[in-house]
Amino acid sequence: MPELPEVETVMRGLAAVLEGRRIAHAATTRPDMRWPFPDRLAERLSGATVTGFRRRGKYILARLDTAESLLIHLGMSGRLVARPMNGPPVPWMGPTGRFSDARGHNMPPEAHEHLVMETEDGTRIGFVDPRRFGCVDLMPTAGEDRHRLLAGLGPEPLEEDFTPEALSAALAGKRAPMKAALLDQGVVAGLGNIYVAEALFRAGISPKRLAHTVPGKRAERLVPAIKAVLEEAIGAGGSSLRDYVRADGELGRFQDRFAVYDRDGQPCPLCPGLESGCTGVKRIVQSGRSTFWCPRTQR
DNA sequence: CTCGACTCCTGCTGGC
DNA sequence: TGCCAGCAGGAGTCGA
Repeated sequence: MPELPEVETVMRGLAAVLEGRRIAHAATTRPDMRWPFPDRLAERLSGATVTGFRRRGKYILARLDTAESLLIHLGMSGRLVARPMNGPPVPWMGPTGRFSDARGHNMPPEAHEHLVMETEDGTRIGFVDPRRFGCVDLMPTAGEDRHRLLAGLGPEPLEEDFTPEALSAALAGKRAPMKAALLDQGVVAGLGNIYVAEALFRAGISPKRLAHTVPGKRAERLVPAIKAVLEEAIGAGGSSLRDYVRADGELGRFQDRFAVYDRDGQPCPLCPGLESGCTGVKRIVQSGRSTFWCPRTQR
């Protein structure tokens, strides 16, 4: 599910309830998600104070005062759910919300809630992930970027060093279609199926175009398109389709502004309309995943 | 090396 | 109404 804008939004919500707070109690409800949890995960989190947050691609990093960092990836269906442990129910808790007792214990997890953290000041944070494609790890803060899951990531698309020249260099010689190239987290970190489609549309580049033909002029259109769509989506709180909700329970709104994603058969915003002979947005399958694009404006 | 197919897992939707 | 195939925002691994 979540791509860079959703992960950024989740991280900000998490920071609001966790930064500067001490984790009084943590617990797991199973031994693994995508991979086994790190040894003694709950014990290593319990008692730690969260000192800061960072996002790298689609990964959230929470720094702890124990010199370790907590790594979180939401996979396809992961959610982080924050709610007060005591006090009156609030609307965004959802129908499955349960309160803990004053000590934060004896609180049944909701379905697929694999990791629970409770802060000293009374917030319960649950990592819920039905499909379990997400993961959690702990690592020394000093070596964050050398972690096996982070070491191969490409540039951050919203940083200054993500330039047309940098993207051109990463695409040079690649025979893969652009759709696949931009999904490759080693080319640029954080794009997924939605924002690849939206960025290629904005740049007027076909998802079928081979990557090695993009360096140069097309890369000069594509880089600003990627930055713009990601910034707009972050500003809208991300896209809420199925599982994704912000940590505060609000829905993202960017799904209302998709130009092509999940709009098969509808006229694209640049075309005059289906009745004028325009083909409209097409859905094709590339490497097993849906691609949405406008064959008239994307070349 | 690079690329595409396959795989992990659960839940929802749409067509019959 | 009920059932089931197909599809879903990710990405590591494997074989060609």
